[in-house]
Amino acid sequence: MRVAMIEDDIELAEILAEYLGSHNIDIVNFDDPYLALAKLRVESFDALILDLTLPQIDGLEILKDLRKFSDIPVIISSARSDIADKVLGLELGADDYLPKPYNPRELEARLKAITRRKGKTAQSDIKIDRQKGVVYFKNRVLDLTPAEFEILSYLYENSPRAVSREELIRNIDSLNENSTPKSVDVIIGRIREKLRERENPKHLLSVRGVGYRLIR
Amino acid sequence: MRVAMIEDDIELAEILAEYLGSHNIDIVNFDDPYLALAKLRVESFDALILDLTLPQIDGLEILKDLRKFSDIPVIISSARSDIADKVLGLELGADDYLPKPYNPRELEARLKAITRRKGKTAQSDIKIDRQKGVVYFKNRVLDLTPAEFEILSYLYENSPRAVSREELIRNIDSLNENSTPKSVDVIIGRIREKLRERENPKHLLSVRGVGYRLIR
DNA sequence: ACTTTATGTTTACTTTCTGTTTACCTCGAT
DNA sequence: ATCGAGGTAAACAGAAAGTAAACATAAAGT
Repeated sequence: MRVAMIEDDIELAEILAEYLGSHNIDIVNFDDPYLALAKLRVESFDALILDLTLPQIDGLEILKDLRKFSDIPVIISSARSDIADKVLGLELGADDYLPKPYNPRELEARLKAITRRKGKTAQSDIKIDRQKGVVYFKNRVLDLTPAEFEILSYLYENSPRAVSREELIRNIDSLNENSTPKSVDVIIGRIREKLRERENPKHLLSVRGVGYRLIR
Repeated sequence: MRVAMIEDDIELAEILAEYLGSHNIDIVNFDDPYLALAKLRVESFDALILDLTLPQIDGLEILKDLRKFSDIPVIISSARSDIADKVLGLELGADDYLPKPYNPRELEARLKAITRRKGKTAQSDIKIDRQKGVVYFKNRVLDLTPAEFEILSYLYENSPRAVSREELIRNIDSLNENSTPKSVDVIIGRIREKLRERENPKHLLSVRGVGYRLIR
C-alpha cells in the first residue's frame, strides 16, 4: 500500500513513515501541498493523510481542490479539535478525521479500514481471470466482445512482450485467419476505448513496426 | 436515509433520533441487539450506529455476527476510549469510530460521509437470500417466478463468470432439460424487465457467443 | 369439477452486435 | 517535406440476441 501524506511537521512525518513502513505501508510525504496536488494528479496512491494546519494554506482548501479531480480516500489529521472543522472536512469529502495526537497503530487501522472499503490498492490495474472469462480494470469488470477479450488476454499472458498482428490473427479464435492486420488495429482501438485510454495509452501500447504490447 | 441504531441508553437514543430526524435521517433504535440483528437480516438500512457498551453482550460480538451476512456501513459509538477497542473494531469491519460524548452534528456528518463513500464504490444493488427465496434489488423485494429466481441466483453465485445457456438449462430445476436455449433468452428478458434494465442492462449482461453474466 | 391464472416454451420477426474492410487522417522518424 | 505506420470513423454483412405473441400445461382459486 502506498499512501501520500501532506504534513509540514517533518519530524512527525518521519516517525509515521517509519512505523507504517515497517507495516508494509509506504508513505510519501509532501511538505509543499501544491506539489502534492500536482503529484496526486498524475500518480496513483491508495490514500492521502492530510494535515489541516499547514503554514501556507488551509488544508480544507487543498481537500476542496483535490476533490475536483480525485476520489482518493482522505484521512484528515489535525491538532484543531474544533467540531466545525470536523464537520466541514467530512462534508468536503474526507473519509475520516483523526485528532492529534494519535497512536500510529490507530492510523494504520484506519488506513486499512478505508482501503478495505474501497477494495482497491494501486497494484496492477488489469487483472484477468481466464477461467471465468473476466477482465477487471481498476477493479471493475470490463464488458468485452470475444475478440477483444481474447486479444487482451493474449497480450496479458505475453506481457510485456510486443506481439505482432500476424501472431494475434493466427492465435485468436474469434479472428478470421484471413483477416487483414488492420482488423487488429480497429479492435485494439475499441479495447483502448473501454480502458479509457484512447488518447495517451498507458497499458495497451503500440510498438512501431512490431505490433502491440501490454503493460500490466 | 434510514439508519439502524443499537443503543441501550434510551434517553440518548431519543435525543439523537430527534436531532437526526429533523435532518432527514430516520433512526430506528433497538435496545435489544439480537432483535436488531434479526431485523438487519431482512430489512435494509443505510447504516448502523453501534454502541459497544451493551448490558447483555459485547458490541464487538454483534459486529462480528453482523459481518457474516451484511456489509452495511457501521459506525461504532462508545464510551470506551481504549485504543485496543478502536483498532479491533475497525479490523472487524467497522467503518468509523466515534468516542462518546459527541455532538449529534458530527454523527450526522459522519453518516453522510459514509453513505457518500458507499455511493461512489458502487456497491452491490442485488442481494439474494437463497434460503428464504428472496431477492432484494436496490433494497426492494423482487417478485420472481421460480425459473427467474433460480436463474438469477445461479448467475449470482457464479458472478461475474459468464454462464452458457446450456449450463443454465442443465442446472436449473424449473427449466425443462429439453428446452431450447431461446427459453433462457426470454426469461432473462423478463428478469431484466423486473430489474428495470431491459434497455441498457447494468447487472444482467449478455456475453455474445457465450451466455449471460451477472454483475453484482 | 371447473375455471382462471401463472409460467415455461416455442415461434417468428426485429434489432443489435461485432468482426471486417475501406478511406482518410495523424504522427513520427528521417 | 516525405513516407510509412498507426489511429479511427463509417459502412457492411452475417450472426447473435431481444422480444411480442401464441401456446400448453401446471398450479391455484372457486
